[in-house]
Amino acid sequence: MPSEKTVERLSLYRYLLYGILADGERNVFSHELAGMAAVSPAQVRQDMMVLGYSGSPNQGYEVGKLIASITEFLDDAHGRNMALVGVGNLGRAILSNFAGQRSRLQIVAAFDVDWQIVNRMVHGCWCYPLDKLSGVMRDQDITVGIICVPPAAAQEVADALCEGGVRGILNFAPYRLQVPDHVYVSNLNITVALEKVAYFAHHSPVRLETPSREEAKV
Amino acid sequence: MPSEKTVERLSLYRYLLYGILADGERNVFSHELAGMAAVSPAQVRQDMMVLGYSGSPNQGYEVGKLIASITEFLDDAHGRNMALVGVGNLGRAILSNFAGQRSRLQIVAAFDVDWQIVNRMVHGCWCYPLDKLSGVMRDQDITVGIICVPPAAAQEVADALCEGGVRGILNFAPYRLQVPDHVYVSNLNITVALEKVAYFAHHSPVRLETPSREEAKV
DNA sequence: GTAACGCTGTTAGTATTTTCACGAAGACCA
DNA sequence: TGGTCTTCGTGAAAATACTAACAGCGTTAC
Repeated sequence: MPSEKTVERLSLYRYLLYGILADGERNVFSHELAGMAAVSPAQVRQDMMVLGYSGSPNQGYEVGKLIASITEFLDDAHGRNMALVGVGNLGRAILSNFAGQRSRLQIVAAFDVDWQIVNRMVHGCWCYPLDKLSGVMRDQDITVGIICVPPAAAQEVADALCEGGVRGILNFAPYRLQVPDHVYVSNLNITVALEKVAYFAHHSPVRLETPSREEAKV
Repeated sequence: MPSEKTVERLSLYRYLLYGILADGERNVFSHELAGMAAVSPAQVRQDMMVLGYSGSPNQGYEVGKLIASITEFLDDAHGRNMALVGVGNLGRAILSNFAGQRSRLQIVAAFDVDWQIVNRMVHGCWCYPLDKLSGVMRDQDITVGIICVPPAAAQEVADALCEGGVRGILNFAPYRLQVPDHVYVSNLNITVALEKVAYFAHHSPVRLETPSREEAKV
């Protein structure tokens, strides 16, 4: 049972590993990965312990195998389908990021209330009217929702997602959703993130996250 | 010297407090604020310790005074100017979120390389060509940068921001920036956030962040 | 063949973050 | 006025996350 932070780092490692693979490298050491992810080598090795995979001394980790291990661990075998609700600027940004992405994790449907947006493709994803949400979710076996609507509409959307059988929600609206206990919610508040940066920019403390040495890749 | 998490929570508290104020409430208890922010009441009280302000027993905290205390603590007296680089979908989403916002923290300039976007207003913010970055930063006393460009361009933009005297950067590009030691960087990787949600949606662990009881506001 | 080196896996130790628990003080009621 | 009730402030305990240290092993050099 890994912690949230461990899962985040594994996801980041995998991303970095794809970059390494694209560069033609076949093996990587914990200190290299650590440099790219801005964590300590010991942290990397400890994170690897939750996977079944072991690297070899003096050779480090085999990039391809490691990617496979992380994928097996993070993703479910038959993939996960996600729905995005709220096709405004933020929603479109996310859709375009995920368009044509590898992976067992993909956005298979978008929803909005705006009739000018609805019933067409947006960045490779069909956009349905919001009132079709629950039905489409069941049809396409969607279990994860992304909320990109204004805060006033967020709870209503969350209710509909729960109605459709959602298991997890990534919520960008600055509103604390009320959902049944079995639904996992993660809130991502961009304003809070900005205020944090502004604070530490000027009260410059110990530096926590940044590499400073060791080249960073892709 | 508060931790990063403490600063994040203070920012969230302030946001919630504005909502409470708009509802006409003049006082609030730690357990109410805790319910809205999905943390424990003890956590709220402990966070308050870094501010100078004390609530009164049986009355709780005075909303207006508390907002003022947090603001004095988080924001600098004469405000902070920020620059946003990369006026794509994500950049526009952030600009529109901040447009017409209160506050001592505002985005005063946007930058892009696209000639179709440049030299006009976008969501209330003038968009300059990227090569004017350092100059405009100095003219407008900009100390915080937001990077919303593709990963391949992120380091180049970061270098320009540093050249312009930046103190803090919020980076949305999945790329670990190299910057001088005095520049604070926070990375926000949306794909990582999504993969985390997908993981815990299906490996449903202990529930960490959510209210479940206690009404949530705005 | 063997010694030395470098990196991994793992456990123990340290630091940080969160929760608990209790004393004190204002408000309300009789 | 005195008692009760609720809440805050705070220091100590618990839980969590991170770092450091070391044993084991493959590799390489001689």
